[in-house]
Amino acid sequence: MEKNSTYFGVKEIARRANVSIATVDRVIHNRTGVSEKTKKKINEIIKELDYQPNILASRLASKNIIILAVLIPRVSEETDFWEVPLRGIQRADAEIKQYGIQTIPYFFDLSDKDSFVTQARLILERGVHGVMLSPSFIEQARNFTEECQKLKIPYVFIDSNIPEQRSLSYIGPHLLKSGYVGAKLLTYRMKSNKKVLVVNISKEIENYNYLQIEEGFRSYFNDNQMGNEIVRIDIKETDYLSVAKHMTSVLHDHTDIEAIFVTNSRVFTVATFLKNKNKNNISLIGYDFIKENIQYLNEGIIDFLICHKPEEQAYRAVMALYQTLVMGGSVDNIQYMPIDIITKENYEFYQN
Amino acid sequence: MEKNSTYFGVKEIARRANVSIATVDRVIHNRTGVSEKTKKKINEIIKELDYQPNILASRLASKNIIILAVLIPRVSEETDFWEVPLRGIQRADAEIKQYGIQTIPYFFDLSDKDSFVTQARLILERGVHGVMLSPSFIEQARNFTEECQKLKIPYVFIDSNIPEQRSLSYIGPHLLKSGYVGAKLLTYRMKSNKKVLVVNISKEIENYNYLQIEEGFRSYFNDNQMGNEIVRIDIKETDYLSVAKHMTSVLHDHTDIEAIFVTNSRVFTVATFLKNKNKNNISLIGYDFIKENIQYLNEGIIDFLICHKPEEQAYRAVMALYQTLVMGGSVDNIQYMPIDIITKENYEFYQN
DNA sequence: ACTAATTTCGGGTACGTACCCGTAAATATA
DNA sequence: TATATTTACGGGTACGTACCCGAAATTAGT
Repeated sequence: MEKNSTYFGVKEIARRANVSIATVDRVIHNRTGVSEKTKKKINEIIKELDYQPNILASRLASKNIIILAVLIPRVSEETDFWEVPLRGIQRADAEIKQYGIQTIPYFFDLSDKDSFVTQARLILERGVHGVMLSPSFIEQARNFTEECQKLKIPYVFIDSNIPEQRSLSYIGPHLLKSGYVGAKLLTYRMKSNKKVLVVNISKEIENYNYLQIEEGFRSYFNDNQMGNEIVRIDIKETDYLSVAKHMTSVLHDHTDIEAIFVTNSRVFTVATFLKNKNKNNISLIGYDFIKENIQYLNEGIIDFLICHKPEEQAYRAVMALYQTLVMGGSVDNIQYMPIDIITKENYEFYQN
Repeated sequence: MEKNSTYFGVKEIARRANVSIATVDRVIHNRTGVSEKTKKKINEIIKELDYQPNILASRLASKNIIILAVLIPRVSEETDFWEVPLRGIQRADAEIKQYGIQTIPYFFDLSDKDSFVTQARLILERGVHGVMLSPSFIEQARNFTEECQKLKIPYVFIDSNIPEQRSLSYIGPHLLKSGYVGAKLLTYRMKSNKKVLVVNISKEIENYNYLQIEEGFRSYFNDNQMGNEIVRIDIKETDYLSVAKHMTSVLHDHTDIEAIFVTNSRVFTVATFLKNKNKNNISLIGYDFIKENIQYLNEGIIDFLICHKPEEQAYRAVMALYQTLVMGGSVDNIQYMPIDIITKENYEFYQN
């Protein structure tokens, strides 16, 4: 069957306005070389006809390649977590490349602030149409996004937010609520009101994410007037030996800890420790659907994983830029990701 | 920046084969009117250049509107569950309509097999390029999909599968595993080895879905050698009074039931009953993220909801047909949906 | 050998937009 | 008033494909 015969495009607007399609094109794209009178007339007709541009024709005709920069941590031997958002970026790229959009990744080292600054500068020098970034270093990310603001380059945050920056969107978890959920999950496994241990394993100590998650975790205990004492340790060296040393020490000092909550994806190093020490009576909860964690989940060492769909975050972030730059569509300023609960029984169908 | 200068399209193939673009077009689309010799030569060049059609140009040029039929239950006063997949269909339609694809819904009455048969016949009479359907009536669905097979119309199942039919894809839950997860969740709430009640609420008794879910539920108890007795009731009238009557009777006969598992989205009627009778000591688990269930989850009457993203199922089903009919891409034959665990703490971010 | 029918193939247009180059009209300057 | 410059606008092509209509070549029948 034939196409919709009530579609009105540039030609019809030109016909009704008694101008050429080139003139209409200039108005649509806010180019110069049109008198105010003519512009007004064309805009009225655009509104009246509710003109919807044909994106196929538009992108086919356009010689302009749209560049999106992606600024995320490099996959390292510490954790392969960032492989997952990279897959989301690749999936989005496969979908939108046909529209003449190119996504270029810029990787920084999570333990090197300067690498973030360097990559950010490369992006600004290159000149891009949009940016998606994980603001792992808040101060440096703020500086960079202020620069983007000046250049009118839209940017999207994933993984964590900087609320006071005027991003196009934040696509990531509500970290407080995530910690809250972690606490609730712990209650399913606890049999008494013994101590609970919160573990932060990160070289970056005052990390915004972990602080938020822990705050949410603690507020659950407060809200529900639970008498458990919450012990907290920060482990600045992320290698196994260091984690084992700290864990041995804290479990020696607090023999009545019956549950452990790790605030990030490094829960697998604590799992390794508990397995090595045959501590089967301690419940363990942590974050992220990466293969080390899945293995311990399956073995029953980790009871729950909490996941925020990092692949989907990155995919949606790229698509949000596409939506605003190509489709001219609006985008929600905050898209909180679901707080997914993964167990031994349901993990095999989980999709990041 | 300029477009990729190494792209080879129909024109270059025509140039190299010493034929016109019309001849190349006939080969690409397997139309008649090309000699075998010429066809062979063109296909060799297509292979050599690894020709990737430009979908923008292709769909812009094509006058052919692709019709996708969607055959799902009508939203009824019994349950508004099917509003959710409808949103997924609408979301997919918004994305692909610009490619000249039209999705047309055909609704049937879940309590009337003949309405399914009628709508199926309308689809066949109309002539369509692809079908997405919920095979709620297995025999009738089988007859319909065999007809589609004969006419080489690809079809995709959502919500449940008919494995022996050669569908393009099944996009839905692994029902056995879903029941299994339900059983495990129940163990988080149970304090003893008392009785467990499984409730089926449906006019359609031998429903494939419920049977599979219950089988999975029971197999968890078997696998873990749990001594709980499992009581089962089928409630054929779905109105509240009927459910209340059955529940009153079964709880009277088995005063030591401490947990209830409802195999579909009608868990809210059991929740209403428990609330009305002030039975706070009984744990309750059921299915689907619909507003009645969310309300009881928030009140703590329902402990967990298990959800299979029905909106996403429908969205992916339509996109699978698009992928195969327009993009010529391959599609996984089975895409199991995640088995999502929803609690009072994480429900507010859940996305169907 | 001639005519009719069929097959193979090509020319050209359409799809809807982006945008380059050129022209006419308006404005500024000498 | 004449000339130079600037502004407003239009003609036409490109993007890459789908496909309609017509011509030439081939094949079949008398």
